[in-house]
Amino acid sequence: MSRKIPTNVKNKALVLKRRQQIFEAVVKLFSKKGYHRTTLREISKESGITLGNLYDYIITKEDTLHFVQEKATQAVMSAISRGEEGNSHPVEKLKRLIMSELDAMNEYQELILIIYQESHSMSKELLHSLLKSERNHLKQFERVLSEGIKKGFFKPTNVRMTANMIKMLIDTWVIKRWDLKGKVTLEAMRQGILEMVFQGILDPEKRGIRTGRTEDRLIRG
Amino acid sequence: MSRKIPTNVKNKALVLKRRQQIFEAVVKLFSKKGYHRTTLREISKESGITLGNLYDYIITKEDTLHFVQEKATQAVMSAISRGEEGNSHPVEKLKRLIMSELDAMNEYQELILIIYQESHSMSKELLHSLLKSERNHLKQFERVLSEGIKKGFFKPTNVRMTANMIKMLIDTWVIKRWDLKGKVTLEAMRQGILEMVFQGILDPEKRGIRTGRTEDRLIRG
Amino acid sequence: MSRKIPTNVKNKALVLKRRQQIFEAVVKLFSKKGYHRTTLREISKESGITLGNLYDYIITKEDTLHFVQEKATQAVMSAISRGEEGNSHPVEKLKRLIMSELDAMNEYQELILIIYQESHSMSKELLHSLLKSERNHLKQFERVLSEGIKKGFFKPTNVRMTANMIKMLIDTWVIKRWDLKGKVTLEAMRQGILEMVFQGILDPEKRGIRTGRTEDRLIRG
Amino acid sequence: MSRKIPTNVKNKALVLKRRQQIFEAVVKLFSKKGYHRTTLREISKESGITLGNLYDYIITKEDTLHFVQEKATQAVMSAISRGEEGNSHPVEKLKRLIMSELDAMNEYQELILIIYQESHSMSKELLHSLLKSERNHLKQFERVLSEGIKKGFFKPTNVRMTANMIKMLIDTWVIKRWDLKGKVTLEAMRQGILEMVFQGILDPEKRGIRTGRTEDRLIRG
DNA sequence: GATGAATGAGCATTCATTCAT
DNA sequence: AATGAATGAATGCTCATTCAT
Repeated sequence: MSRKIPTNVKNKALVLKRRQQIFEAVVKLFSKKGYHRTTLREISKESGITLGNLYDYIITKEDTLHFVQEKATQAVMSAISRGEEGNSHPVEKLKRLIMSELDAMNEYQELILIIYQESHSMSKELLHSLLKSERNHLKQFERVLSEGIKKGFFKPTNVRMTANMIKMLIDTWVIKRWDLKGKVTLEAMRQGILEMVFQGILDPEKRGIRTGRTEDRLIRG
Repeated sequence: MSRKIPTNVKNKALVLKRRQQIFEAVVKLFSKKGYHRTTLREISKESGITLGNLYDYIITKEDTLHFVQEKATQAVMSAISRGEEGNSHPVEKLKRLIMSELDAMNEYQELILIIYQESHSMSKELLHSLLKSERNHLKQFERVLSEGIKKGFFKPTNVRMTANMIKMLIDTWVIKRWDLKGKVTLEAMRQGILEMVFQGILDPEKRGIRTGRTEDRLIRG
Repeated sequence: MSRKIPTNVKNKALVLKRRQQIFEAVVKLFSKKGYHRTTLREISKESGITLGNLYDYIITKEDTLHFVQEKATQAVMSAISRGEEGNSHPVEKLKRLIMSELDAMNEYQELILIIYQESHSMSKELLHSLLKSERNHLKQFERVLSEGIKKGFFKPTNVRMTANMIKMLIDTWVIKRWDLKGKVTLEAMRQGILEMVFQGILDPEKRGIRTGRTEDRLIRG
Repeated sequence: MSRKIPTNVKNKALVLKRRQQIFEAVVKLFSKKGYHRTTLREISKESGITLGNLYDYIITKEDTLHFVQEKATQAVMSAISRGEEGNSHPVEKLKRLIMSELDAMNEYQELILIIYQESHSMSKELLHSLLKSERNHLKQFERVLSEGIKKGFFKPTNVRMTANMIKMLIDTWVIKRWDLKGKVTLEAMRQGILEMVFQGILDPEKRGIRTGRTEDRLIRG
């Protein structure tokens, strides 16, 4: 899926280990100061790998961003496949997808945030690979949505748009962390997303009364 | 609301004009290459203001980001106040708020995107002022939501969370532009957001049948 | 004596007035921050003359140093001529010279200090004119010394060297101001210099005893 | 005594070597053009150390001045301690002090001159450390003077003032170099200072005749 | 494989000087 | 004569990258 960064180091295990060190250092530093304001000297110090040695495992500074994107992709992908296990009901399927995605988001907050903020620090190639992975990701949602629509559980909508909206609702947990921290629990967020997605915010009692109601007219714009 | 950047230039009109030039150049450049990769020489060239002269209107490079944040804040603020005009029904109010916000987003896409991506390029001060403005912004939504809940139109929820979610749905239009461009119209997006917010994605026919349905149980988690 | 700085301004009186303003501003600023760290903008502000207008009275920044040097020269020159008034006894003459020089030093401390410290900020030409003036100055001392030696009042010495030494003793008051301030009065300094120059530091009682004394031998080295 | 300038270079010997190179380059350049007019690019070229590499050995341009001040201090300090060797007679002691100081001055002319001229280019900290070292230095003289006065060899005077005057006489050799070069030898200067300090300039024959003489009255002021 | 010193292009910022009004 | 905005070369400093050991 993603370009392999070449190295002259023969010992494969060592390469993995060092790159893991770099990855961890980089997540910490990028979270704090962003990509551009982080120095390779700082990465060297934080990772415990000498400046020169660092360059045995990367070719260019951008490769460190690549590591981040790679891990983020992996993480989310695996989360999704977890949420996918053969489940025939579309509502249940979507619900699972949302929940496991939110869990992944929660676990990899820092990575996600970095990806969000540094996308324009990426080379065309890296950005392209990021977007491709994102697209793949959204397809999961689209598949479930399409199925649900076909089976008549979901309203017919533009699935691409809806998938993106659902994804954004999940991302809220990370993107708006600064505003939600201490005010909303993960559990509440989960519930909130599910309710918004499946029912909207209107009170069911009022919504029950079907014809000629103000809000129905209002919503249709 | 935001710190005034000092200048030695006496002619107030000129200051405004030049800063507008700088602002426009900067939006263009930051959109393309991001803040850090944009040079003051480039800003100079793009704005048509000599390098030295530039510094009669800014103190430091970061001031250009300040201009962006300031305009973005202004734009959204005015959009909101437009959407606020005395309207007694909460549903209608929220709908208007969402619509005018989306319009503002659409109009100032580039600015919003820059703000999203460069927040960690900002100094503590500037970031603080950004977040304060954002919080203010969310309060508008919270007010309407609270009112709607009190009057029984909306389900009781954590309004801070819900406000953030709604805001994120609106931001979808800008953040996911890369994926939606050419596939979804602004009108469709508007409709999509309103439906999601007020009704969720479930098909009304199915939802109508109230008790014991799978999806109802599913949603409640 | 010194190169005239050209100006396009016709009104002679105005030129003098403005240059006086510049001079005063410059002395204040150079004393505090030195020549190089003083900006023309600062000179403009301090003198109350607009930046552009400043350049109607100077050609280049260095001209401001020229003003300082000019005034310093004038000041010391006039002091000297005051001390010179027809006085036949060399000892008395030298004493007067020293005293009036010290008074001038005291009065124009700031100027002298600036000249001392900024000599290497001067162009070859300006430095040359400074040194010429200094040389002239020393000649005054040398004349008196030579006369005193010829008449047998002073020991025969290299008058150039001795003149320089006496000048340095006088400069002590300015150069070592930071160490003497509050500890030594001008009157004490005056006395100290005269005693050093005419008698040295040895105790007269001991010195009185002429032959075979330790210190006599010691001094001859 | 003086703040250590930090470096990331591990090899201590290399640090010393490179700083010595920088020091030598800087002395040469500052002597010619002064601190402010000397560029880091020039220092780089003169020292043979690349611009970037230079910054592995200094933090800021001012550090180069620090090197100069440090060396000057060291030089003079060691000169003094040389001149101090257990010697009981105050006259002899002072004489030695003067002589070794003059030798040090002579050896480190350039340094001393730079220090004299660039004191106002120094940061508050560096200037403070310079003055502290100067003060220490003067104390040497003051100690000897006090002892000599107590033992009755020297006239009672304000020792701080006298120490400063003697120091200035020694500095003459460096400060007035431009006027003395080729006219006065170091040996003559040495002799001249000693005579001035211990005997003054009056002719001993005349001075011998004690009471009621013109010059005696004149000197007393 | 690892070390850490060296390289040099690149950047933000300053400031003496000019010039249209 | 005066004003003050404009100019742009120059400077201190940073940092990704290389390479000898």
